[in-house]
Amino acid sequence: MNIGKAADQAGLPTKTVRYYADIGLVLPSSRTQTGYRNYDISSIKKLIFVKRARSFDFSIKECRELLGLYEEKNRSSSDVRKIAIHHLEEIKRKEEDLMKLRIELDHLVNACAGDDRPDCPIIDYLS
Amino acid sequence: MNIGKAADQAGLPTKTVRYYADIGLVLPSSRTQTGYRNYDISSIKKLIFVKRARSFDFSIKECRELLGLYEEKNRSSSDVRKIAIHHLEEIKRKEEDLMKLRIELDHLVNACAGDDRPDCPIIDYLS
DNA sequence: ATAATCCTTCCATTAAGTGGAAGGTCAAGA
DNA sequence: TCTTGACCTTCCACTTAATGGAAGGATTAT
Repeated sequence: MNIGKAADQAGLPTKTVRYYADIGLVLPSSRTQTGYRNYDISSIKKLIFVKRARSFDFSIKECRELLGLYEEKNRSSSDVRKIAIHHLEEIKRKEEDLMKLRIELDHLVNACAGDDRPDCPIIDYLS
Repeated sequence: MNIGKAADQAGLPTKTVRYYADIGLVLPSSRTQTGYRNYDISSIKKLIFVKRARSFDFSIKECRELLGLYEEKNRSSSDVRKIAIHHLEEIKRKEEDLMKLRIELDHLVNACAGDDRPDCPIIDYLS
């Protein structure tokens, strides 16, 4: 299967599939004599796997690790769980940071009249 | 004041202050004959302003706009509020995305035994 | 005088792609 | 058979907001 078709199957932009090949994350199963990338079912499954993992905000590095475990049929689930937990902690941290930010910014926005006058608690707070 | 001292006053790395000068966000008030950047009190206040705005996750572009309003003494507070609200919406969106992600990933992690066996709901879900 | 600590500019790197240019390939229709 | 259009290829640049480092000039302290 050509890259465009494979990308469609995986639901990824062609550019991204080519990028994943470039960085060695998901290689095409072969190349034609003229250099076209070939994707077989197994490689398309890997593309889909990576797409899902990325949608969970796993980094490319983490995707690489997960993909390794995905392919390693005698993995231990604890190895997978370790990566997921680490990522989960990261997400929780970001979420808390955003919440604090949101609350503080919300206060400022509410305190600001938002009229024609120059007085502005938002600017004051940042000054 | 030299850049290092100014950076200390603002609580920013020297590199960052130089970067802000490069992109024209906060210019030094002058230069010495030998090319050293000079920062006066007004420019240091701008650095501090940008630092605070950045800590609210305002982008450099937004910082530029806010800084413009900060300097414009006959601004209307509604202009400031507009930027802040837009940013707030963005933060809320990110926060919600992270929450959904966190909940879903939490489920997966809880469903995973995390032992020596290869069976793994996390991998299964991503496959 | 010299060493240490500034400062300067310029280039590379980070994450994860995306956009575009220049050019090769392939399948279908006239 | 020729051509047209839709593929595909590689390579380079750009995005965000800095950060790291090299090479070399300026200033300050001993």
